[in-house]
Amino acid sequence: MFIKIDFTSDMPIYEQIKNQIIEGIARGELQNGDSLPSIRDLASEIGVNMHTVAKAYNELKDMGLIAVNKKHGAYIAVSKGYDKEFLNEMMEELTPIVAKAICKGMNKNELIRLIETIFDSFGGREDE
Amino acid sequence: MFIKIDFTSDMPIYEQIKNQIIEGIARGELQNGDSLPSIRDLASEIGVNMHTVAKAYNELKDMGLIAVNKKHGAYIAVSKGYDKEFLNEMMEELTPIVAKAICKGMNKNELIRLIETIFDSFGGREDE
Amino acid sequence: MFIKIDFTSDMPIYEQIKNQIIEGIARGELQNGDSLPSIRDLASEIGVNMHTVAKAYNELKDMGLIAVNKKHGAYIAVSKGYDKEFLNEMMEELTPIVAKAICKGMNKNELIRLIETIFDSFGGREDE
Amino acid sequence: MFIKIDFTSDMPIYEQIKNQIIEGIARGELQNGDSLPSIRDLASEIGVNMHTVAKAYNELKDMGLIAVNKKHGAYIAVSKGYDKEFLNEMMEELTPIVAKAICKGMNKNELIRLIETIFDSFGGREDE
DNA sequence: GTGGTCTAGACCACA
DNA sequence: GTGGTCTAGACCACG
Repeated sequence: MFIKIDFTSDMPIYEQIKNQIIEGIARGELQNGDSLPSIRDLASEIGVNMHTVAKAYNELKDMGLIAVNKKHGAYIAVSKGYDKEFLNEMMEELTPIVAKAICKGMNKNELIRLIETIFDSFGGREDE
Repeated sequence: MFIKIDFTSDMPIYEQIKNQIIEGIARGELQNGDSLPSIRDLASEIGVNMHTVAKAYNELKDMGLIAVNKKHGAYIAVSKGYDKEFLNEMMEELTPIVAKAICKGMNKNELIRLIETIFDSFGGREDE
Repeated sequence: MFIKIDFTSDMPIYEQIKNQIIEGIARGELQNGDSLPSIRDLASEIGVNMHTVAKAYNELKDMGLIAVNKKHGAYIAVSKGYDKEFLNEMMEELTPIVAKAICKGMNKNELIRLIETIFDSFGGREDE
Repeated sequence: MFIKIDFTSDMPIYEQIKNQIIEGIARGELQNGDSLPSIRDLASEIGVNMHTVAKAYNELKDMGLIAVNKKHGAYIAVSKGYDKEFLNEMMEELTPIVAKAICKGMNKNELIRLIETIFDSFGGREDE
C-alpha cells in the first residue's frame, strides 16, 4: 500500500491520504485487521506534517473504516452496512455531479457506464 | 428560480450558488436564453456580498453554462458536449465516492439504482 | 460589408465593430473613399446603442483609417505608413502573446507559420 | 524577478502581474520549481491589494503555468504543449493586430521580422 | 505562514 | 444599470 501525494493538486493532503486508504480498502488490498503505518512513519515517509496524517486517520475512524488504539496503532476495521444517513450523504455528494453531467448533455446510460467503469476498476468485489 | 443559502454549511457560498444554478439547468427550469438576476440583485436578495455572486457566475461562465454581457447581465447559454478532459474530471470526482460506497458494502446494482434515482429526479431529460 | 456582433463575447461591442472594419480594410473589401453606414443606421442594423458605434468610429478616426465629416458622413481614408510609435504599440501588444506562446512550447517557426496563415487570410496584399 | 506596475496604464493591475510572470517564464528567468513570492508579500511589495495578486496567480494556475500549495505557496510548474483551443485563442488575439498592421501598409516580411525580434528578445529558447 | 473565502465599501468602462 | 477592478479590512482551513 503506497500513498502518493500530489502536492500540486487542489485537494487537501489529508484528503488525498484518506481517499487513497479508502480506495485501498475498496480494492481489497487493505483487509480487516491489516495495520496501517504509524502516524509518525507515514508522515515522514510522504514528507508531510504529522497532524496532517492524524487528521486523515481521524476522519477514517469517524467513517467506521479504521480503528485506532495505543497497543496496535491504526488498523483496518470496516463496519459494513450503510444507513439512511449515509445514503443522504451520498446523494448530497452525487447530486451536483450528476447535474453537471446532465448540463453537459450526458445521458443516463453514459453516466451509468461511467459509474460501472469506476466500480469495476475496484475489482468488482460485491461481497456476495 | 430561488436560491437558498445554508450559511452553516461547509460548502462555500459561491459554490452553493453555482450548484443550485447547475441543478436548475439540469432540471430544465433554467433554459437557454433565460436571464439570471444581476449580480447585485441576487447578492442583496440572498444576503451576501456582490463578489461572492460574481465568483459563482464567473465559474459558470468558465464551465460554458452561462454568458454574460453588460447590457442584459447574465443568462443561460449552455454549450453542450463533453470532451475527454471533462470525463477525467468526472472520474476524479466520482472515484472516491464510489470507493466509499464499496467500503460500506454497497454493490453495483444498488449504486446504479442510486444514480438513476438522482438522474431521474432531474426529469430524466436526456436530449433536447 | 457585414458587421456581426457576438453578444456573448468578452470583447466590448465597440471593439468588435472597430476590428471588423479594420479587417474589412485589410481584406481589401473596404477601399479608400468607400463610405461607411451612418452611425444611426449601423447602430439600428446591429441593434446596439448609437454611442457604441460612435465610439468605434472615433477610434478608427484616431487610428487614421477613416475620416468623418458632416457632408459625407464616415468614409475610409487610410493614411498608410507607420512610425516608431506605431511599432512600439505593436510590440507592446505582441509581446505578451509571444511570451505566452513560448511558455506553451511553441517554437519560432511554428509561430511564424501561424502569423503567415493569418496574414495570408487577408489576401496577402502587400502593396508592392 | 521584479514586478513593476504602471498604475496609469489601462491594463488591469492583475493582468500586468500575470504578463510579467509569463514573460519571466518565457525569458527563462523563472524556471520550473522556482517559487513565487507569497500573495501577501508580492502585494505589499508592489503596493496593491492581496486580491489583485491572488487573481493574477489564479489565472496563471488556470493557464497551467504555476501551481499553488499551502505549504510552499506558488511556484512555477509549466505544463507545455498546446492544443487546438490554444491555437484558436492565439488566432483570435493575433488577427486584429495583423489586420491593423496590414492597414498601415506593413508587409509580410516586415511583420515576420517584428515577430522574430520579439521572439528572440526572450532568448530564442525553443526547446528545453 | 499559506491561500481561500467573505464583507462593505468604491470607482470605472460599457451600453 | 451592468459587470469588472480594486481596496482594506476579517476569519478560516490547511500544513
